[in-house]
Amino acid sequence: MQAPKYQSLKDHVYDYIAQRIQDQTLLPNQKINEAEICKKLEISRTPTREALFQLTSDNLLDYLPRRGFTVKAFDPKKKLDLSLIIGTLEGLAAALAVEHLGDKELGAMKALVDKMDNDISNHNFTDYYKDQVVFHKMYIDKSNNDVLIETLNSLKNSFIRQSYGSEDPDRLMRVLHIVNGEHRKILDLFHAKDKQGLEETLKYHWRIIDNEML
Amino acid sequence: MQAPKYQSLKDHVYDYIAQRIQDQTLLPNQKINEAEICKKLEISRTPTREALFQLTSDNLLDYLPRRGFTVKAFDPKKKLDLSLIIGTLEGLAAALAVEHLGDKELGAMKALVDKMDNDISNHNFTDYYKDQVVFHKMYIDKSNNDVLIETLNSLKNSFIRQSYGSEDPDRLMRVLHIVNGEHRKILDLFHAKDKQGLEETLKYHWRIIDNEML
DNA sequence: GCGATGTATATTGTATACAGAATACTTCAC
DNA sequence: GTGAAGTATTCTGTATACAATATACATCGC
Repeated sequence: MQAPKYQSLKDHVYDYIAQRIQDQTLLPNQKINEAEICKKLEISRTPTREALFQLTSDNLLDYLPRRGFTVKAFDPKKKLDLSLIIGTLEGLAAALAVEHLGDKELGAMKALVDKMDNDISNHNFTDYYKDQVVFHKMYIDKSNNDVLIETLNSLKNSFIRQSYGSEDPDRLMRVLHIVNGEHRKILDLFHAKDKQGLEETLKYHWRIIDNEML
Repeated sequence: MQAPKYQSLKDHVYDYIAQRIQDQTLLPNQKINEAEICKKLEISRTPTREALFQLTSDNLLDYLPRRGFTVKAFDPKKKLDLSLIIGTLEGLAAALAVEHLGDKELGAMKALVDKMDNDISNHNFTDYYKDQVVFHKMYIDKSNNDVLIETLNSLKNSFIRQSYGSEDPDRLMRVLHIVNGEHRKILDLFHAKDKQGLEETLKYHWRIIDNEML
């Protein structure tokens, strides 16, 4: 056995599959071949299956008894459904966070929005993506509701899989500038402590995910 | 091996543990003993561990690498946090359902509210509990958002564990009558197609769960 | 008695074996 | 050639074995 890069082989498999789904090596509805994974990672079936079942619980795979695992398909309707749930919970998180956000956090968020504008203009979509995650995490973490933090995390994970850039980059640029405009608006609403405005704005902020991004 | 009451042994273990958590045989923070379960159910460790990992993903257990599984503790703060999330998503479900609820469903809901009043007065809390589940399921199922249906299901499962009745039944009766009053109000709001009213009412409808029920 | 050290025991993580079910592949009748 | 029937192969579910780690227990010095 080699150096223990991972705490457990199960986690190794988990990350490996999740990665493969994200980078489209594994396509929706495709069947998972246990033996293949075992051979690739040079491990046995036990940790592999444990990871597979966990991925199923986390909504990345489907499982049919006696016929194995397949990559979960996320059709447009499901993405839209999910974006509405995420948006609603983001709205809740924001409303809760209003009381706990200080100048420090608001300043950091402002810096992020500015940086994201640059990212987008420079077609630096990978950086944009990361910054955007941090931006939202900023206030979610201040919601003082651990269950909410965890729930949002899990929901977002379940469909963060398609990377952008597959389409026309100029079109993507225009769309993301609009999205970042919303980020700016969200920041203003935080300054104004406008809970209802935040809920309304965030509820539909994620609809874009459906086609353009992630 | 005996008659296959369960499709797989893994599912058997899953249900067994979930049950034991609900009926308080397994208490919060208590350590899970793999070997004990295996012996009790006369099966091997492989399906047992698979179930254990799944229960962890489903938030019923905690897992620490190299030191096993424990029953997840749900302190009052976490329950309150969760009730707010459930309430918010119930509000979303209700708002979405408004357009799809016909006289048939509204009639059935009315019947349920009346029946629940009887259940409560007769200290028939088990029936009340079941009816209440159906009442809420009624409109959730009409939200036309499968992801939401599944998410709510999973969130509710994660803390439906303590049964009521441990306290003074007369106090419980009074509290549940108030809760059922809210059910009646919710029904009125559906008739009025008042989405905002539904969202507001449902958001805090579940706070009671914290102490009194479930 | 109290804490440190070493040893025994139990528990966890992983590999492997094997039976039964599902799937793929042949063969054959028509 | 097409479809049914039977056989071979692969894959899934479960049991078991074993090494590595963690925990419990006992011993010893102070």
